[in-house]
Amino acid sequence: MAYWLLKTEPSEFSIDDLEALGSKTEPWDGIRNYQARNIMRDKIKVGDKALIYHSSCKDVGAVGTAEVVENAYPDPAQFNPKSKYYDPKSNRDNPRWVCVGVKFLSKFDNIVALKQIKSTPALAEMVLVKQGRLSVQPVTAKEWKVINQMAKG
DNA sequence: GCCAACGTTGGC
DNA sequence: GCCAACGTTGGC
Repeated sequence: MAYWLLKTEPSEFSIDDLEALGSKTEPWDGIRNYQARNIMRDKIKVGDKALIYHSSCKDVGAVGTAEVVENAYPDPAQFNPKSKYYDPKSNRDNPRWVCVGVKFLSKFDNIVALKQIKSTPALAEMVLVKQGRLSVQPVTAKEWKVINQMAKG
């Protein structure tokens, strides 16, 4: 069982939207970055857990957790010309992009802000701190524990 | 809205 | 295969 961090823009899809789905599966689609794609395709497995992270918004940080309930499969949005995630260079015989399915686990009592993460020595090695622009990234068991502890306030 | 970091594209 | 131009991400 492994841990991950999934970024989302709350104006597009927030932890509240995920919570509202209850135990329903949400396809984590629209990832259009090869590094992130490879992690989803090769590493993320059913039963893994993920921090949900709000980016590009007022309160940037980790806001809750989700569980992986579906392994990687072709992201349907890449084939839909109406979708903003449409990719004309992809095709069904050889799909370029994948997504995984997740479901809501928890919403944090307190958001663990990026600022706090950056000022916590135990979290200094997080990919989030070292490489800001990756939207799907690994989290160690230690980092997972520390952040969940901080979330309780 | 600005801009730094960095990934992708395309000419050669 | 190099690298400049360009586009996107994402914090501030």
